[in-house]
Amino acid sequence: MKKYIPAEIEAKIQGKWVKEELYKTDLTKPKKFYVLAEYAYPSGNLHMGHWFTFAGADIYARFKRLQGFNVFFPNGFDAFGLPAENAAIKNKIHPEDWTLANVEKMKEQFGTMGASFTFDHEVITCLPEYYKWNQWIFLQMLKKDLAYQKKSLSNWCEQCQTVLANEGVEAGACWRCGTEVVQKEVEQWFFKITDYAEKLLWKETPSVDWPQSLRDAQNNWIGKSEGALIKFNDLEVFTTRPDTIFGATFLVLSPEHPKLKDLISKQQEDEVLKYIQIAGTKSELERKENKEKTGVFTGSYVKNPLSEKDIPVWVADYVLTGYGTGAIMAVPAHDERDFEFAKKFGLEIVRVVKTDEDESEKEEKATTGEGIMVNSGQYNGLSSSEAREKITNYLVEHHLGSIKVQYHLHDWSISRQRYWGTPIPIIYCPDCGVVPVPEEDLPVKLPRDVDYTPKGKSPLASNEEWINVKCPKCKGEAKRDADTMDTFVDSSWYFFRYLSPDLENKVFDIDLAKKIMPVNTYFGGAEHNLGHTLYSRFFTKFFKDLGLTDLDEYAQRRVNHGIVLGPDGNKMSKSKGNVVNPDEEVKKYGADAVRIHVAFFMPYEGSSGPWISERIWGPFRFLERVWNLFDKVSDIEPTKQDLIMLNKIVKKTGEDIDGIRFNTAVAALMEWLNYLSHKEKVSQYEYKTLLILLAPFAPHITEELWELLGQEGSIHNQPWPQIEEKYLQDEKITIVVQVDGKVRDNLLIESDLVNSQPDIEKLALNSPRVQKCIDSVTVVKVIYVPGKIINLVTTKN
RNA sequence: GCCGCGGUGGUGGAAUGGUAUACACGUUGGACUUAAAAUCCAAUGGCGCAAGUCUUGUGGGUUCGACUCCCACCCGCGGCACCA
Repeated sequence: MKKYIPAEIEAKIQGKWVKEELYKTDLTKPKKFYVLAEYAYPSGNLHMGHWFTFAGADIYARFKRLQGFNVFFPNGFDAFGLPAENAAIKNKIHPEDWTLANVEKMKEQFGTMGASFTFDHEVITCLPEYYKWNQWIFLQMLKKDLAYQKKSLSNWCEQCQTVLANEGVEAGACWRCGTEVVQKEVEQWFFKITDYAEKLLWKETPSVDWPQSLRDAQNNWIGKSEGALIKFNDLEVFTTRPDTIFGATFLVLSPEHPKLKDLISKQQEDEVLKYIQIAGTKSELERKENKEKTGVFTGSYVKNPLSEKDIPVWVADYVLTGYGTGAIMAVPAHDERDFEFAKKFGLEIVRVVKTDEDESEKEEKATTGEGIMVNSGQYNGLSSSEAREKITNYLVEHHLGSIKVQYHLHDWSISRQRYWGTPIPIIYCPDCGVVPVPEEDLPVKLPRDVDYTPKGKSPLASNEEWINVKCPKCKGEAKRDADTMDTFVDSSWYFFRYLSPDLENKVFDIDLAKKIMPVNTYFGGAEHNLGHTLYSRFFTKFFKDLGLTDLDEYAQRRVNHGIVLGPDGNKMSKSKGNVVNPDEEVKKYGADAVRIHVAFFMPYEGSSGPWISERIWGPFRFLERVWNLFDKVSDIEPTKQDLIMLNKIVKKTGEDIDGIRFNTAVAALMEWLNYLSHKEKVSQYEYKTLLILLAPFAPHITEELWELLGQEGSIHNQPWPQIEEKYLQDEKITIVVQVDGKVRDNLLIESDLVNSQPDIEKLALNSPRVQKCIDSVTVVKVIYVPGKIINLVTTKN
């Protein structure tokens, strides 16, 4: 046998696959299985993260194919976005040219992974064939009142010169460039995702298999809380604790509250206006960092509808404009923030709930738990939950309030003041107002010729020919919307478009989607827990309401893969200089060894671990030994013991790949190789089976060896080996003997003795090592777990 | 602060309540070699010559038996956070 040199075989094998169109998709065949990996942004550089995602998904897809499924494993590109503009400005190349060149470059890089996806259903989101349908979806949203325009304070990144969605703000900074986010008043388009808040909430036992951590994070983000709206004169507040209303000793408005100006007394005017002004100049980050309470009395009072006391109205920036009504009833005895505020400004504190923790702590802090009502008129003596219900009912009956479900989730702002994205299909006419572009005029094509250097205004406005149009209604002079859509719009439905990327008259093929959707398994990163995966769930539910699909969820199972860290254990980053380039790893060790390392070096799902390049010698040596084992293959029959081993490994490998436990699947294969290596000769049957089990992980070497064995066709079209039940039972079984729970001996027994406890007991008691232990004590109890363990429980004489 | 995940050899990591440390990396010794690399064989949690004994973040509990279940705590990672 020649030497194992990956470089010599991998390119050859990859060429063969392409030539034979081994992974070409045929969606008409039965037994579909849709494997999806988050499509990549075409940066021009395939990094370790891409490699990790796609190698993992590919191992799984190849396994499913061997199991006989008609696997659909498409790939494409998330091709709109800011980096194209930045690169274009820097390199003086048009974003379109830069992007499309990168797409080609990355396809080549993807090729060296030896992955089994094809681009024959490819989606490239920057092409009009695709973004036309973003625009169409926008128009459907508009029709259903789910798209609306609002001038509002928005998250603004100075660096990127654009608005960011709430999900795009990380710790007060831009997710893309890390610049501090400021609030800026901008006219924006929004998708009303809040209408779907309830539907987007995960139930305790969901119908699909998505990670707990993701579901919790999304539910948290949606942030449902049930409470009441209560009127104090004509000021409305939201509270989750109407039971504590007798303890509401003042009201607090946010500095931006619309009714604030009407409440300011002459006396307080200067102070309040100054406060509002200062609050307005504080950035979001400053407000959040400085948690010291500040505020001013407005000079007005309102009546507490239940206690009927007049209580003062204050303004303070600890009350947020964007949540509830932007005004609160302050209950200092039972809310920590209100308590802190009342202490600082000497406001009245009235306890209305007596809790367990009360006695020792009553003066020092607020008590937020449930308890028994006091100081609450006719509600005294009730439990706080009873009082909550009764007081709410009272308020509703007397038109003083209403039941309210409040969500933390905000509507999704989709306007971006940038060039490289989907134009928003809206026209502004001086006479007709906001006019949607008629569907038959789609797509609104993105013009090539614009000034896309950032100036704080939308670059599209710089192209006179494009921006000026005739109004579709009155045919008068009008202007287009110059903003483009958030690229998360693109990625919210690309998996539907994969089915029929060339379809011209429909957003996607509805009948085909019935057959192929949902995605069976979706591989991606946990960084999309709150963005992409939430938006795409929203789109799916919207599509359902449009009658395009009957699915509630688009993916049956979601796998959040782990994170590959640099060799120093830190996140890979250019600035830390710890970036590992997968191309170089492939050159050094071969794609197969790198794939096995990906599968083996840590649990694939949910973990994180450092990539230590030298350790790939392990997987490499493993493959080399598989290669060299070829010389031991002979025309012999496997023994029964061989078959027992084989069946055990087939079972383990299959179950582990199915459960995305790639590391233990590889370990099982290594274990088996060790077993086979110790033999003089290895049967064809064992070797062929080993190659098939290994094929999802190391597709090249197994294909080559399959050919060298003189086998017909590709190994990747073989059936996954069937398990023979009769070989799963060993002839001899080891029973562990314990005395008082401590291991003292092993018994090797014939398997037919397994259920005969007296025999095993006798054997155990006969063991010299056991006898030594029970010499001076009495065995009072024997526990026997068939096939596993026998435990002798003793007592001192 | 709240939510989620985790803490096991020198390292990455295995273990349906039933032999803790599979598999791999590393290390050490040996074979081969003029030599080195590569390869192959062996050893490898701690203490002990050994019989043994101790060991899964800490402390309790349940159990014949706990890495696994329960309670309290400590530490790390990720997310959210003045959300009323």
